Amino acid sequence: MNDELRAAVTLHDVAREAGVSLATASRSLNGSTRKVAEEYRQRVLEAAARLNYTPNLSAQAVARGSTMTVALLVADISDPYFSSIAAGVAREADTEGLIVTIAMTERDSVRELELVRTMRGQRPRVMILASSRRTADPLAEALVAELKAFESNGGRVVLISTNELPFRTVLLANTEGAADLAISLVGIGYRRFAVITGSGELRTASDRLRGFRQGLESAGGTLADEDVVEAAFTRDGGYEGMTQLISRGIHDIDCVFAVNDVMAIGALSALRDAGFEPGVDIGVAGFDDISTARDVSPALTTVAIPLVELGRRALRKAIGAGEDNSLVPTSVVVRDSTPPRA
Amino acid sequence: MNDELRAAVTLHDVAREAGVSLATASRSLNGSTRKVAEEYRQRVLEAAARLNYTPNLSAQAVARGSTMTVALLVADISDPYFSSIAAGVAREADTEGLIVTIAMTERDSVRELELVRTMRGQRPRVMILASSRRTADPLAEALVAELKAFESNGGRVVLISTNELPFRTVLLANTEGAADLAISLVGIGYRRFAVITGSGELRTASDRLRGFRQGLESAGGTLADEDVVEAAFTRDGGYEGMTQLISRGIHDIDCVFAVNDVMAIGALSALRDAGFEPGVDIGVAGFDDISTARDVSPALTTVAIPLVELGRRALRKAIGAGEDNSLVPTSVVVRDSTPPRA
DNA sequence: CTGTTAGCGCATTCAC
DNA sequence: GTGAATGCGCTAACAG
Repeated sequence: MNDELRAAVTLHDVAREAGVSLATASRSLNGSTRKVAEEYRQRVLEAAARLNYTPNLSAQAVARGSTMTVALLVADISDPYFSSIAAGVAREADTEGLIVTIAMTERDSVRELELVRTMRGQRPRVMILASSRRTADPLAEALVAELKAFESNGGRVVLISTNELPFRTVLLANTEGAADLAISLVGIGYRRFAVITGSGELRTASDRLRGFRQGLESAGGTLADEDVVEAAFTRDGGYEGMTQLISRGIHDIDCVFAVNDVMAIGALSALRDAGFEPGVDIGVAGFDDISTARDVSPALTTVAIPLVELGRRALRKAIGAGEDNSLVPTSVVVRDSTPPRA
Repeated sequence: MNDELRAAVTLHDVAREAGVSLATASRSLNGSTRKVAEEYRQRVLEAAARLNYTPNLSAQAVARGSTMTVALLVADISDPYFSSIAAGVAREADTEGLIVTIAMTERDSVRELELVRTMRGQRPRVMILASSRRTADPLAEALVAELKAFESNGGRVVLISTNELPFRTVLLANTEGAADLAISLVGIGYRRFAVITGSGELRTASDRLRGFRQGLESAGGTLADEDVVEAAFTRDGGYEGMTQLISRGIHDIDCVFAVNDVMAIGALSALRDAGFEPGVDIGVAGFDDISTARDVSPALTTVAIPLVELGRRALRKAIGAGEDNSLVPTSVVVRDSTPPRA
């Protein structure tokens, strides 16, 4: 084996090496259910191994008219919420022999649309969009058109989270989960709440806020309009939101709910930096149950979502297996950031 | 636009719609530097837009003999260390118009080897391995062979972390960083240390341990052999390692160094669960500076690595730009988990 | 500058 | 059961 640059070994090479035709080589290596004599088959397999042959997936895709890839669109892969989902997608893809390509929207609708187009060029079997949906997105129509075009060419699209768009969706019980959380918090003694939410246009954020409000109403907690602040859907957003809340005065607030865990964790830090002791001076709760939620201190009360499972389920739903359209259940996890309050 | 299943629109369709030849259509849309009359060009572009044409990337790849994809191999994408690197790779890839495919080794050498073979089938332009290298890996030879074969076909491979293997590498100053950390810790008053490390076969783990030992020697700290425990390279591993340390007795230990942040965070939780107050009863330090390091409480002292930058640099190194072979610098960040000690 | 033609690597029809 | 031939969608010579 020399080090010179040389073309990759092709099926043609394998066929020649094995002394059989191209067709036989193809059938032996990838082809449909065994229709080739065992002896030839062996010869081909050995030749392929000897030559260290790997089928050219692009060529297979062109010839077959379909690929083995699944395209995953996330807002930001370094966000634990998305990386956990990605892990689920990747694991499930692996069991199906699928390859996953990933792209980041950076929470930009324009980018998202462009990326969907690009991914469409890959002709993936399925496209999974985990990036956050927005209400009133002027580009939504174009996105739907793009996605529909993809589907009409035989592709499958699956959305994760909210059913804003007319596609298969792994539906998260955002509203219900937030309501449950509110009820639990009131149940352990909290009364006056504040909320750090994301942009009102973010469907996930507004659903959770709405659910939280509903839960509060039914359980008897209060949330004043001025105690709801909007911030970026990130750790820093949570930090800033909390800072804003503090500067407005939080003396009469029992507990603050950040609509996702990374924001809640940012809020925790903001509280501490401002001299408050979260969990003691004031309760803090989040949503998602990312893996670090239990490791921050105080451990974060939150609404657990099976994130990895979410990814698996999205892929399963795409390829047909698992046709359940049920909501993915969430469950409230009370930890030390909201100790029972007298 | 009806909803029936129909083949995707091809370049052929566009050409016909525009009333030009296939070649002209190709040149107008993707071809090399403009050599087509502006009028035709416009006609083609309009036709493409009208038909919502997206070039079939697989077909392009076959025809051109090269793809636009970069394959990324990580141990576990849900681990913040890897997801940050992945974000860097993805961002840099985006600026280059490259598509990234991702696969998880789950820290299994056998899987890793298989995955490299599979990825080779994609004929990616570059392959980036961020999954942890092991010393004395019996499969290392096969892996190198596979990677070399890939290179000899014109592919680029870049490793991240340690230069165990004969390929381009984004080298991390693991040893130096750990030594610096040790020196800093001794400098602020810590003397007797314990270490939670990964498998001795993990190059990253052993390098950091060795560096830490060196730093301690030069600065005058002590680390008894029995105070070094091995555990899984994960959050849970850190938790277990710390638990083990505690059961052996840590009364005379000042500070424990976990060789990465996720382990350190697990250690923090283990300490707390055992009734210790980290940062007060005992110092804790990690390595990596993952984003949650500053948000745990007490905030984690660690060795900062520019993780996202690592990913970007890996890709840049692969495609030629940025030929610097320098170590990626690390820097000690002292936080509240190791307050100055009288 | 344009169109015709020949591949790219592979799967698959069709004869044998 | 096997091999020769055709075509997948596209690019890149090659002639005009």
